[in-house]
Amino acid sequence: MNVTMKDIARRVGVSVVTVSRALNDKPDIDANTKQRILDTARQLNYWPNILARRLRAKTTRTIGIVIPDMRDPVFAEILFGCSKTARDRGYQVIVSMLFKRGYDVDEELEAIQTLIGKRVDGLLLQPEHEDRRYIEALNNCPVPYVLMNRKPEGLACSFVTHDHRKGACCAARHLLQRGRKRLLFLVRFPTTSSVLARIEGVKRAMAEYGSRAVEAEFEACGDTLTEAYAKARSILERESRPDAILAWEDIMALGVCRAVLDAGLEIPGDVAVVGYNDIELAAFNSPPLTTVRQKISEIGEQAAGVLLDTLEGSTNGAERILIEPELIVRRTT
Amino acid sequence: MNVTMKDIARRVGVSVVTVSRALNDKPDIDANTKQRILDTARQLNYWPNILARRLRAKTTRTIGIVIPDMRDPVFAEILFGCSKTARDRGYQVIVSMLFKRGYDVDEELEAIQTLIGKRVDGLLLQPEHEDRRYIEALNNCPVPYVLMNRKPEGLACSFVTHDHRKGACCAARHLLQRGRKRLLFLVRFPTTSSVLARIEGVKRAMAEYGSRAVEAEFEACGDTLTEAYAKARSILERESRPDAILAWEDIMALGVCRAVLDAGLEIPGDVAVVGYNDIELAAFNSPPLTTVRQKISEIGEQAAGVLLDTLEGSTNGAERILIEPELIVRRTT
DNA sequence: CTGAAAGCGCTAACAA
DNA sequence: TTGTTAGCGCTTTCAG
Repeated sequence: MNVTMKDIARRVGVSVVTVSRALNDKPDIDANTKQRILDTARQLNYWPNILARRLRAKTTRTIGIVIPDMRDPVFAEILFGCSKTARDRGYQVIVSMLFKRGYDVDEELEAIQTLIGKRVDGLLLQPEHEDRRYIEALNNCPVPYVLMNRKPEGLACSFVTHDHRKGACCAARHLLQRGRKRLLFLVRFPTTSSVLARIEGVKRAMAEYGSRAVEAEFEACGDTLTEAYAKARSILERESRPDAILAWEDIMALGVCRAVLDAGLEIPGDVAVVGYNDIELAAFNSPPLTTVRQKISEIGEQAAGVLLDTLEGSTNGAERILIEPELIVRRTT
Repeated sequence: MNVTMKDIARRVGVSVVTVSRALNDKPDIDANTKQRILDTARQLNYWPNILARRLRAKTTRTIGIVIPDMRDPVFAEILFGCSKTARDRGYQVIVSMLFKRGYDVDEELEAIQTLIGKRVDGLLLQPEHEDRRYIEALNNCPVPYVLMNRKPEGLACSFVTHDHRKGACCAARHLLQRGRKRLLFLVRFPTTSSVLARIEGVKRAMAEYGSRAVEAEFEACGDTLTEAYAKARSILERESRPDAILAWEDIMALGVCRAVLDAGLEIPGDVAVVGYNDIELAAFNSPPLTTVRQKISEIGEQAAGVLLDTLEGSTNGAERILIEPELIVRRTT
């Protein structure tokens, strides 16, 4: 059914090895036979079997990527960044997407296992889980790996992530400097190390101001516009409402803004709003959204860079890279 | 370096075949030996080599997917839909992303070639190109394939796409019914069969109204908020401006809305605006956006369904599925 | 219940 | 310049 080198060899009247040499542009082959082989290959519509080739080779020049749900723009951007870098440096990528978002450690472990089974040279992971089982599984992973967008506790591996702690700290400090007293932070669910890092960042800013004078609350919220809107509406109806709301994500912040306006309140007069990511829409919102910019594609690019450097032996220690946030002050604060 | 079945066999004192039987849950094996094998496998940290396994098998239960740029939400959604369906039906997927968006046929052909080399059982394609070389290459593709989101001229293959023609026609007809006379349609670039289909749809609606009374123009525009905004601003400054603007995409429509407002005009009083896709933000816009809803994930799901049905022999003719649009009338028209 | 032999498609090492 | 031999890790077939 599928045409192989053997078929070409038979047709041309040479051995399989000669065919291999012709197809792979090896030296030591007569220009004439080579041409004949190439011609019949095309004629027969031959496609080399990459599986077989890789089975022989010690290295596959392929890296595996595990990513939760690429419909999330942040993940899509990370994926793009690392895939492109890998490709530019001559590696193929195999992407494994997770479907049961946020709950199934087994799915995540299975994805890793499958990738290893495909004999990837290394792994780029954007974990949704950071519990014991996951860490443990990683500990006897037979190939190098780099974590993206997460900074796990107690795992001495390479990672590249945005500095969530610093970003959230800047945002909170900015609000406090402008006289806000009661902050409310809408964090995403499920909780990951990036969530914890941002919470820590806010707390740090609070500490600088003395925790008696100011206060901060944290509430989990789904990461859609609709959910953020609903949540914000209910928060604003409470007897003592916050005078500043930080959202996990710009899209959520847009929902919050709308909720504030719909409640008959003013931005930033009554309630200040801060987003995160600086998506294109942030600047177009009315009022334009104050937010923290993170260079997402850089996470992927650098992670791929670290992994490939490791594979090529130009680095060996665990690289731990934090990418700097940037506060973009617009008109919601 | 990498532990194989041979290592386990040696350790337990059985043959490789027995190990294979144990690992694959085959019958005809002593429960006791099986357990010992399983234990040592775990102990040795064994990972089956999928490459080798597939090399033997006639089928890989894997499908290949080629998609332009998954940062585009539409593509991400399609990808999600087809990956999930494939997975649910017991197939693995290999995704190949394109980077040089819109221009490089070679990149697209190479992606297909690599996938075939990996011996995927079938292909799901979302082409950016529909020129002769591409069609030709597809014509001697050795595995079944289904096109997603495109409806190519003169290629008798299966495809699943949204009915762009009908969607655009509904939108245009709706505008004409409400008395609009001068439509302007901002289409995406590069041009694909879906672009052509929508243009055709608008023209058809125009024809129904008699082309003397009304007119329609078409202009290409980048698919970002910023580009759409800039384009709309310049359009509105022309001496004879349109009284309705259709955008390729909701995000672009949001930019158009903002441009209209910033120009001191009213929506829909002076200019009506229609988007496409019905993203979450559409309903939250002010004024809420009239748009055409397309069930994007269904494209992926159905495409995967058709392909797998073909692979499993339950269908053989070329399936040609058009997914129905739905006009969502809100307050911009 | 278990093992020996063969082969998937390809390439590296050696020999002619 | 070309071919022979061997083997990557696994599974299928058939014999014990």
